[in-house]
Amino acid sequence: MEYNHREIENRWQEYWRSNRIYEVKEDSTKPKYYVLDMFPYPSGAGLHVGHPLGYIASDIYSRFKRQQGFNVLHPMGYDAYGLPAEQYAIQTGQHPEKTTMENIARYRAQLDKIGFSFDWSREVRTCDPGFYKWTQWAFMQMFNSYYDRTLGKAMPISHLVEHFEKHGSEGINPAASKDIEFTAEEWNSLSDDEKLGRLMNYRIAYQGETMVNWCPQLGTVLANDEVSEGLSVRGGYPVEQKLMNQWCLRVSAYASRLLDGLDKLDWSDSLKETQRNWIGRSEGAEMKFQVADKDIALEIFTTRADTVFGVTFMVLAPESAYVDMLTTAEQKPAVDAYLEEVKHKTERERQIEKKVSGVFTGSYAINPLTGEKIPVWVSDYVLAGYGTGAIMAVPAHDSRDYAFARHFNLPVIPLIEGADVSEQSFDAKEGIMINSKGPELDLNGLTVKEAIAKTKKYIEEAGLGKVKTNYRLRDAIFSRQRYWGEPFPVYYKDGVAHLLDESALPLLLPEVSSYLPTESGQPPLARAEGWTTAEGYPLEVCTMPGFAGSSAYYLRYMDPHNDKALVSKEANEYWRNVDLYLGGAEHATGHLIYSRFWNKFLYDLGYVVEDEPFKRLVNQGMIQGRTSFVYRIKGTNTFVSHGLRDQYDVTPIRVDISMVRNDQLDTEAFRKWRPEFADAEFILEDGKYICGYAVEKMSKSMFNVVNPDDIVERYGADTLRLYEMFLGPLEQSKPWDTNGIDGVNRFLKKIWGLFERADLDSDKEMTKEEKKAINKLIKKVTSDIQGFSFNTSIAAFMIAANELGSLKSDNRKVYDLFARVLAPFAPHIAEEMWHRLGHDGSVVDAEWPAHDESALVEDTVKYPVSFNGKTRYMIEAPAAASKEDVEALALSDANAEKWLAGKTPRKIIVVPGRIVNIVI
RNA sequence: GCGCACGUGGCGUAAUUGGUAGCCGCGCCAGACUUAGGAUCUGGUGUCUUGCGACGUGUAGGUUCGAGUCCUAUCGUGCGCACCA
Repeated sequence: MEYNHREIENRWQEYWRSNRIYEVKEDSTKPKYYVLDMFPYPSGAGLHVGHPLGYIASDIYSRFKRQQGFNVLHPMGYDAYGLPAEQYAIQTGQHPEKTTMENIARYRAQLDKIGFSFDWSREVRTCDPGFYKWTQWAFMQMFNSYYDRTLGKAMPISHLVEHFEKHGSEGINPAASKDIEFTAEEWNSLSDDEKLGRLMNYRIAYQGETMVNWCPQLGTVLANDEVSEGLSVRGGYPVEQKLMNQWCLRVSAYASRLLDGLDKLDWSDSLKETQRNWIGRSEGAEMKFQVADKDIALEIFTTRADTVFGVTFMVLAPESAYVDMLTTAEQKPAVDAYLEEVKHKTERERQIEKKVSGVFTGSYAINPLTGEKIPVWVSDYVLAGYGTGAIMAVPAHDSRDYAFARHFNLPVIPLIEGADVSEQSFDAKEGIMINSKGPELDLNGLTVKEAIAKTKKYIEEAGLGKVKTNYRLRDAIFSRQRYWGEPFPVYYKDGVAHLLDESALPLLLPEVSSYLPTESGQPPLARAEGWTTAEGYPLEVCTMPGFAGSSAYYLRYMDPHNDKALVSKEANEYWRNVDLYLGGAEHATGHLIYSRFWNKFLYDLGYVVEDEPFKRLVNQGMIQGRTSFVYRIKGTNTFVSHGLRDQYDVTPIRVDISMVRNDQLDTEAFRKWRPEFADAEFILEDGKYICGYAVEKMSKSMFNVVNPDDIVERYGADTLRLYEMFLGPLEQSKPWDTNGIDGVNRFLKKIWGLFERADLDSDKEMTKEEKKAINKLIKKVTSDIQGFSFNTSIAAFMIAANELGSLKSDNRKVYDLFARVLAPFAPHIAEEMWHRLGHDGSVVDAEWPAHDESALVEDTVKYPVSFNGKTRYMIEAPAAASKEDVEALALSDANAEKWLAGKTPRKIIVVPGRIVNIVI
């Protein structure tokens, strides 16, 4: 019978479902393995063929691990909160929950057709109250915690309060928004609300006036990773800087642990590098510059302590608190005008313009090493959010300072021997110091490296400053002025934020009359009726951002129905953390930082047992679209084939790829596609209309979306699975091209045909050739799966099928082994084979075979014989032959004389099993 | 500008990790069969050359008996970060 993918696949999918084959339980008798996919946001467009790529790879790996005897946790769920559903709600008035549920149903139907081994009994949805209860709970824990720098971990805020009551701020080192010093008496004399206000400075989830990325079009603030080049990642709208009171997470407190933790992880170098970049550790010094005639010291951060002798001015960020303190009466109008100008520029305008601008404050600072007076300026090239928001400018050795100095005619003092600073600054950290001698410190003649070390030491000893490490990583802004997200378990009493009682969780998302902000610009939740506590205190009207729900979902899968805890101790101790995490690299600086932070926080408080959530991470590449084009001759309704288009003046037009096969246009379908093409004429080449193509993002508007459902319908899920893997290395981005799918489909038909003709009742032994073919396959596939090289294992299957085909193998044992190793890749056909072979139970539990190395050993080995590295002829030697024997064989070959041409070899290299190279 | 990854047939790719470059598949060519298909099967297919053979992994060097693989320079592509002092 022919290979009927529809019948086989429907039948076994139903069997898996009704027998709950993929449900797993904690089982202490088996080693665990946790394979996780990044859960999808269920968009309205449904799945395209790129989405399942990672899921197929992880499914293969899970099935492989399960066959190897591991207890595999392989769950799936939905990241259900998100902007698109809300934008759709604004346009249509339809509740985002309704849209989301419909999309989820569609996703599920599409996923089911592909034959994944997900344990759907553990499904989570971030918008489900049973799930977001724990998101809210985690927020409460963060609110009630601070990060203790001395202990290097999060601690209950009560511990901090106790300390303040006894000793004030002395003797404790909490991560804080601002360093504040106070005594126990001062603390104890504060009112309750004042105390709460001060504690906000230390909480891990805190509320603060911070400069945020405000997106007017989206009506909400965005986190740094949601903004790229001054535009919102979603929608591409301009983003401006705005000072707002927002909830934040003190991610920055974890910067060093997030950085150091990377060393232990089995992630790709590029992804680790991206995270290192984002965290941005830099070691330098914080230094004080006394302001002349004022009782103020300017604090700055620098990594180039060696260049203090070259400081010719100081610069403050416009938002810096120093600006007000240092502006003199006569400079005030100019400074105010400048601040006003800067305020109206968006981040994007600042970046694009890159125009040098600034204003003098009227004050001078004193260089602590030279005693010289230097002017203090304000300019927007200095960032308020990094370091202290003030810098010492060394125009000779920093290109930004250089541009500023040239623009405003400030002096440039070179500090490095041979550095020519007449045209540009010399930024490299190398060379020998000059012009660097003061009354106390002499750096002349030292290398830059030595000078940095010596200066750091000196400023610490002289009390001018201290050695400090700064991070680029900022705290995450955690409020969104949006509807479709988790409500905060927070209410306000006299304007002060308080947590709800834990028993109030989950705090359900209320209904609103409209999803738009209120007339007064309040978020949509302000419209909700009765959005107060029982006592009538108003509840928080912001919601949490998208990353809130995705930060701990992997923990919830371990124990998804527990309503007493995020995850029980027992379940967490068994499953621990994710062994293999698969997803896109686009989450490198968002989700993958946030969830590491979130997990470390829960670890500090003892709620989870592992410090890092994802041990091994593999990024699957993006699948791009392959758009097909036809070429209309301008002013006509005639279309010219790709190869002939240069002879005409043409307009390329995108055509739906469903009408194109192997780049050949179905002209009839094209005529029917659009009324205006009904009477289209074609200029063909070789009787065909050939389309051009371009690689673009896969999207409806490009007419290049390929739906997995269509592939499954036509070729079957097993073919889709194999083909997605066959396309190329998993981690590589590549365009989807359905051309070529026939190859893998042919393989399945072929192996099916061979299997159907096999003698399944016989128990005869395999022949030597059969043994060799099947053991070669097992060996290759086993190592390929471990190395995530799925494309090469598909090739190995095809080779094996070709070999078994030419052997006309009908041996039952061969197909028994074949079905086992095919099972992770093409589970439906493997299941069918497995049952026809007479096995009970599912092929998911078929033991993974070990290969038999002895079957692969050859009697004789072929050696290429090279002369000076060029291969000239082949010899065949017994496998057991010694080097000398092989050498003798090579020289006694009939060809040897010709290539030696009478000369005596100078040297002969024999690599056993590989090559003979004769040097003459 | 900085960081990371990568350049191999007409195309997607492979190469036991320094040892016969081009496995497997698509496409293409030839043939077989046939109820003429978007089917199946067989053989061929890096370039040049009638052939012997020569050349060939972006380019130019280097190390080595031997380089797609290692080193140096250079060009090109993709991704990430980007006024982070």
